[in-house]
Amino acid sequence: MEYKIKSRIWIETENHILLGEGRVTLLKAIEETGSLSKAAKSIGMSYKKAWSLIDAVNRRAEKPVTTSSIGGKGGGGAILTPYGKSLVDAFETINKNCWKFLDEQISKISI
Amino acid sequence: MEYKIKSRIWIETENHILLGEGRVTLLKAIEETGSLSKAAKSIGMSYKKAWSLIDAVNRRAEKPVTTSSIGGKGGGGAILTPYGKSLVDAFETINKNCWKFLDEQISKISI
DNA sequence: AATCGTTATATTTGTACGAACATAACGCAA
DNA sequence: TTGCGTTATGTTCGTACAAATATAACGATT
Repeated sequence: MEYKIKSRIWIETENHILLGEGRVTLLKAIEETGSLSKAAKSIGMSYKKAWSLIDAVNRRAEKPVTTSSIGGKGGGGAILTPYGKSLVDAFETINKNCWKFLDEQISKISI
Repeated sequence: MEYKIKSRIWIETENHILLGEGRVTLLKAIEETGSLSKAAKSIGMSYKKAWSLIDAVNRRAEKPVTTSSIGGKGGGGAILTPYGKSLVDAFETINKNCWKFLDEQISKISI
């Protein structure tokens, strides 16, 4: 019985995905780097894909999840809003709880 | 707060997927129809894809999940083994429990 | 005004995956 | 022995999605 159980969770609104694992790791990278391009590079994602993901998240969310500025000192940047942080936190706690729950389930049922 | 949380689970063995939602619906269709080609058609899947999925499942599982016969009355067929049934049952109960758990989680945390 | 690093966006190129098609083998039934 | 419906497998073709490339706009700093 070396069977393992895995899961992925995501948050939807109006039948469209708002937040999944990939978007969350991107948002966390933005928080750490203060820049969308640096965040994308740090997680091995193309800038274009990162930008379109963030664009989709901000369109779907009730409030902005990131804010960005163009030009100026350092060329500009992007930061995670407090609302974005709360979303990321909620996602991660629920995700960890889900993993723990599933481990309990698989140990309960023997196959 | 019209945010919904969704999930997909799957069973792995040795870092390879053994069973996910698609494979489980295919296995259930085999149980109902007694034939791989009929099962594939009933769920709108090509025979080749269905066959390769079932092949992968049987290679990875500890014991055979389906058995098949070629030729004879009706041309042959495929059936779900008792072990296959137990795997399907385990997957579905854990999956339902996971959904319920996540609904509780999202109602607990307000975002 | 020239430079720099960034956001923002369009366009082209590549590729992985499924769809579609083709065919062999099999064993019962007529 | 011919036909049938199935399992089993290979091969070709499309297409959606990611990767790569290109370019404009922006604003502080020098």
